[in-house]
Amino acid sequence: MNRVVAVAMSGGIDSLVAAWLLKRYAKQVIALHFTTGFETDKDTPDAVAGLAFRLNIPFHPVDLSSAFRKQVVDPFVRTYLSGETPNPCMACNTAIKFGALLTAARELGAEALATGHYARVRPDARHHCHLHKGADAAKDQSYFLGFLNQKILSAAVFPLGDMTKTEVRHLAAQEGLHPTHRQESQDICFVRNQTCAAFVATRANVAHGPGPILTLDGERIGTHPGIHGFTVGQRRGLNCPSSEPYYVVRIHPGENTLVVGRKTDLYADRVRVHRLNWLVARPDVPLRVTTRLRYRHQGATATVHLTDTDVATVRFDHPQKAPAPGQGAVFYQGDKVVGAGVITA
RNA sequence: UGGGGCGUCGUCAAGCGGUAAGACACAGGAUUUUGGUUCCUGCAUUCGGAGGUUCGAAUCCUCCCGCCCCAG
Repeated sequence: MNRVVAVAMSGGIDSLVAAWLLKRYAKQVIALHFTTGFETDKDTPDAVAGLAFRLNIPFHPVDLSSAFRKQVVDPFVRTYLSGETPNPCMACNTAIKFGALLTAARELGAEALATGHYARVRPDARHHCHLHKGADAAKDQSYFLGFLNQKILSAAVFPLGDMTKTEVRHLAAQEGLHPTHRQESQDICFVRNQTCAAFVATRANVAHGPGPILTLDGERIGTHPGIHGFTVGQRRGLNCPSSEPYYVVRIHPGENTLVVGRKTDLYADRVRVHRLNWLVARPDVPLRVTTRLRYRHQGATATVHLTDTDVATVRFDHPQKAPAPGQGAVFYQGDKVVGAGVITA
């Protein structure tokens, strides 16, 4: 690879190993570390700078707090308040990492941006770039990249795509690569030590208070503390004792109401999606795909029927449990990501 | 206060003289580069209260308290 490549370094083991690997085949490597304004550990930039120094690559901190707040955090709060369930990691990948950060990388002279994602980019005969699952099935993160496009992918590099997590750990140990002691994985990075609901509540302009919990028959069986603390398919927190557990089936923000049902009420044979994104040519006929409805969903065979420019109905071969509005539905054909949309109902 | 019934964990509920099941809820943990799901663990030294019978009572007896139903 004869390109100048910037690498997004968080301080974690994955991006550290990615940077190390990149040094072996890129023309030149530049380390970038972006901050969101929600960091717990304010020393991280310096620590990451230290890692870059040891790798002997130039380091640039990038403050993306404004963009992060506007494009990730605020939409996250808004989505919860509207009764849907956001996926901030997907928003971050498109708007921040392969958005603002990629722009910053280019301004520094880089032609591509590398990250520690477990995913692969492969060009076809016409040099169009395609997104594929990472080699490590247990770690594959292509789902989170479903809203990227071919143009962006042509500037994306995933050095860990062919590796397993175990291999990454071994390599790090072997080469003496020590990440800044941060935990392997947290929950949502900006929520930190509070619950999601608490985070949303403190950042919400309009407070959502308690409201009724109704069964599918319309019977009121309880009171919820605020719809932003719930998502379709959720069981915990309802506080409605019964012979068997209740799950959230629907959320009505207008009425500030939660509708609950039994586990069997969670299954849907189709789902509607909007904000469609295609990583291949937009199909003009119903498309057979395997759809992931959430990260770590094994995928369900389905047919995508386009109903409008960026709207479609996804019909599953077999009913799927608890598709949640706001979550991404990512379409695969084999290992290749062909498209994605946001679940609406 | 005539007659009948019932009071066991936050909720529902087993138990019927042999030393308190279970489900739901809740809490904590595990898993997880989103939320949710899932999994694991914990959760009544005590059975409305007070006495009594018994080697032994939530289980039998007495009284009291509370609730429900039928009569009035």
